[in-house]
Amino acid sequence: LAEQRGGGDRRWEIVTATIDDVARRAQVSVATVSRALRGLPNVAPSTRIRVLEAAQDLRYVADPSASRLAGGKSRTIALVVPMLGQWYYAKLFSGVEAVAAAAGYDLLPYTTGGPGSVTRFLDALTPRRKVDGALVVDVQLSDEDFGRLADAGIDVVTVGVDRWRGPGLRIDNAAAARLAVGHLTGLGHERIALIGGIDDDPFHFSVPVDRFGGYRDALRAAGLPRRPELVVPGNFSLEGGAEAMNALLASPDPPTAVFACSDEMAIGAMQVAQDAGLRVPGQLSIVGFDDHDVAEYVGLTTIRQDVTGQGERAAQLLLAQLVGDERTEGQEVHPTRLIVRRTTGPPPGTGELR
Amino acid sequence: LAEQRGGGDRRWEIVTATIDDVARRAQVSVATVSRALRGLPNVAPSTRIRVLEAAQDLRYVADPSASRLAGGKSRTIALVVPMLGQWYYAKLFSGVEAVAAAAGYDLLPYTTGGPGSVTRFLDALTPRRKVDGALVVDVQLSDEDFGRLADAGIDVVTVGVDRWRGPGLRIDNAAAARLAVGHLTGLGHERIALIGGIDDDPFHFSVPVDRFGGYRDALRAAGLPRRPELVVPGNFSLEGGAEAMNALLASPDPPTAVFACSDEMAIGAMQVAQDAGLRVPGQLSIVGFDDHDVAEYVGLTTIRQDVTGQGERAAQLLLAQLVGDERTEGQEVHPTRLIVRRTTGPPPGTGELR
DNA sequence: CTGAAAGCGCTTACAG
DNA sequence: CTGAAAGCGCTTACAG
Repeated sequence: LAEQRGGGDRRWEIVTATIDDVARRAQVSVATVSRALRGLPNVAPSTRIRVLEAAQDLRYVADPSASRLAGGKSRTIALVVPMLGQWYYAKLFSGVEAVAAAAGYDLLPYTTGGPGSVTRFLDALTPRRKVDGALVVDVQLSDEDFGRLADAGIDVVTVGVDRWRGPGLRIDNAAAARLAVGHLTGLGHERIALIGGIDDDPFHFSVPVDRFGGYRDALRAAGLPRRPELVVPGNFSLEGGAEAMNALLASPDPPTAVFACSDEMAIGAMQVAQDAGLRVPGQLSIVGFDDHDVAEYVGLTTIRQDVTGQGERAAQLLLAQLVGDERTEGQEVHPTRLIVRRTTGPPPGTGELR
Repeated sequence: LAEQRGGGDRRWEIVTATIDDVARRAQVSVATVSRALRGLPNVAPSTRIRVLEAAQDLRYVADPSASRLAGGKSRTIALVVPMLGQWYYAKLFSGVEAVAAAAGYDLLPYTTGGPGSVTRFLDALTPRRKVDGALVVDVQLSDEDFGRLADAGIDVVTVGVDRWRGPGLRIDNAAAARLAVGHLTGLGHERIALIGGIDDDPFHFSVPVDRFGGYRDALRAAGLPRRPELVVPGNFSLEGGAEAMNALLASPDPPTAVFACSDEMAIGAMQVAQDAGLRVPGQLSIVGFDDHDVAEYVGLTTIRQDVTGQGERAAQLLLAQLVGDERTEGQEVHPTRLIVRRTTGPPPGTGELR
């Protein structure tokens, strides 16, 4: 059905049916074809059927560029993340992609990369309304940034963004951290380290800040003093976790337990501890965060969150606004819970008498 | 500089400069603006400078939909993968994204999901030439499929696709598997299991087939008999690896070594083995494949490949075709190498006398 | 319920 | 080296 035109010495090109072809075959105007195919009202049922059949016969697919240029809708959403390739973002991405694809929306990933490039992404997206909506993940936009998106008519849903009253979802990082550290204080630990944020964080993540808050609260609730030397950055990577653990072990009075703000950091830390001859959890307890796929297989006690599910839900929220024009204001708080495995136990010397 | 128009009771919309605005400001025609801005020849240097300045003053950005409709180029490439969210694809993705973004290209991810949806993706991409090029990863397209893409004028670069003579890259899976299994036979193992492919594989991955071939060759080279009961599927997941190991341990005569076709399967298998009370590598040796981020931290002996680097390179190959019109025919074979860590040793009873 | 026509913002022969 | 004009394939008031 795809005829070929040209036939000179150059590469042949497939000619796809245009809206004109469909109109001719269905014996109506292009305006009617456009209305019928997009399910708009004011089309006689019999006409609609004729158009639908003609379109199917010709395998007609509307040219997205032409639609966008004429109508302003691109059926594309942007996924704005600080980086790709990390476990968390990969999982979130796959959830978003599945929902977007099912709804017939294209997905445009944007990596903000560094601090300056938030502006770069806004410049790329805003002026031409390349996308109908944007899913902003862990990127702390200013009010002005959100304003630019709104002015451009781009709907926004956030994941993990504080100080934004618009639609979105996040977890209660402080509460989750309290849970993790409370588990350790409950076991009797008194010297509990935090492997957390990023020194000189270019992204202004709120995640490490909030988890630090929970850590601090849990110590206070247990009546424990806070020791600044036990709080070290870990960059949310395996390497960072390993380095952090090395630093902690080098201190004059090392911790008996560690709360790492991601499972990747926890695994890095655990490895270093074991290499140093420490038994886990006999001599050192470790709690992670995320419930990474491998957490179960290394027996890591951790805080579980459903990242893929969050991605799916966020995409649904955005699509609801785009398609149904439903405005869901406010932030959903998704659940987290403590999964106790084999890396936590009472501190050494407590008499492991059972 | 972005004026606002409208001002009724509805949402205000930002008005961005169009090519007409730039033309007026630079006192030339829109045709000249178009040529000057895209770096085409036949523009007087002084004119070009005037146009460039005018565009900058107005923060002009060409509307991609209009460009695409008029010119046929979309400055977008598709990344076609079987799935997202796995370590391998996430890493590859981040490599591709970095290069594409740097070149000013948008990236459109397509998940083929199941067998039928290869057609679905072609239907979505082909008729309207939504993308200029496609990076096809691990998806075994038929000659007809490749033909459709070529007819639509879409340049293709593959990663991990056999039986395709066009441009692309892959690793030598058979050789890598021989290396891994040869390491085990060299240590004296005679009962070596393979945790590999997928039963009833919907994607027709060539990866597991090729790695199985290498396994078989290595056994033969060592003069060892092949035992079908030691070859089990693992689905390339942690869970699959764990199940496979359970099955192997339940057999009457379990292996003394395992070659798993991915690190994720290897880690799942290792966990099951340790839970069953087996010492690794004392009683069971394990080799993985990929050099996953966590491999180093669980001490896994494995085959290393540079996945992010492959993604970057593949994107460069595709962009070279798109931008410079350089046709790189043929497949690059990227290197792999054996990384020996702490999960492999001589088989039990060999006298670990060193 | 339907159609003719204008217009979205570019690119590309074609003339000059 | 530059410009006037046609055209890419749609959507959307506006009439009827």
